[in-house]
Amino acid sequence: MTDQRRAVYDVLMGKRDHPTAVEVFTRVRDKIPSISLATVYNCLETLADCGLAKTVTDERGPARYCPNLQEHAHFFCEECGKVADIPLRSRRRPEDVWEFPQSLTISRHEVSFRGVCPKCAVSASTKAKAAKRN
Amino acid sequence: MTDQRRAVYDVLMGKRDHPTAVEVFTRVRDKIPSISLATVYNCLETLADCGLAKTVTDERGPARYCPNLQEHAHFFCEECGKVADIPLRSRRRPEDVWEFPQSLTISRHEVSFRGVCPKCAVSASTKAKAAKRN
DNA sequence: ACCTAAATTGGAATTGTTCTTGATAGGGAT
DNA sequence: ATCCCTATCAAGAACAATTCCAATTTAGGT
Repeated sequence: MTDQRRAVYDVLMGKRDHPTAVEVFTRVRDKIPSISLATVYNCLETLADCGLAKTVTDERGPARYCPNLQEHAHFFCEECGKVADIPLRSRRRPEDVWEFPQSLTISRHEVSFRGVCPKCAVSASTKAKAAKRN
Repeated sequence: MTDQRRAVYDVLMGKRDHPTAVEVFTRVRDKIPSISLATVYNCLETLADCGLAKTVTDERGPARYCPNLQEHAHFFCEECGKVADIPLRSRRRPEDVWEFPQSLTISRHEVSFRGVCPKCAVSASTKAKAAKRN
């Protein structure tokens, strides 16, 4: 565990908003101004390998990183881009919903939902009303 | 509907193995040698927008395309890279398993499983036995 | 047949990530 | 404390996938 790795980990834990590697980079530079982007990528990969963080991919966008170790899915707001954790219901498994044929050995899964978050839904309807008035 | 779009669609339907854009490109050139990769990307996007195909993302790898319009998840074999469709159980919904807080409006979801397919599991155990004999 | 908007091409540009090389540092043995 | 060994780091180049751009071609309606 080096200074760089600790700083990256602290950044991830400090503001749990699923930052991209570049966002982590700009935040961690407050602590270690000399750190390089490549090192941030390395540290994030190392943390992911150790199981201290998860890599979250939003379609073709940049990878995001999440320190939530619980089993969970992700919600991506199509308006504001925010990412939220969606917890698994207790005693439920993906196998309850999807039918796995034969003897597939599942090692991990990634579940992503897309839609509009409550905040954006409100501002959208406000905008629609404003447009109607004009 | 142009020749190019039809050719891309035919390729997708012809061999339903979740090809990447480049794989579609090489296949479709048998029919239209002058087609460009940019056009293949355009056509695939158009088909996806029309709901005739789905875009499948395997982490950071190239996007893959799937003409299966049923609701389904995907399984990626970590050994051979093959992609398989995983059907939804009847009358089941992702909401049965994940707990959505508040009034999120879900417009779509993408579910990916990773692991080892039966074929690779067999060849792995064969290899292990062979190693043991030596 | 003509016209217009849309589609196609080929190449350049962009984005996000990984690789390479040389410098640096930490930890154990001496 | 010093030496050595290995792992890590920094900087920038390289890379892969995709998108953008400008110029040409085409499809489909009149």
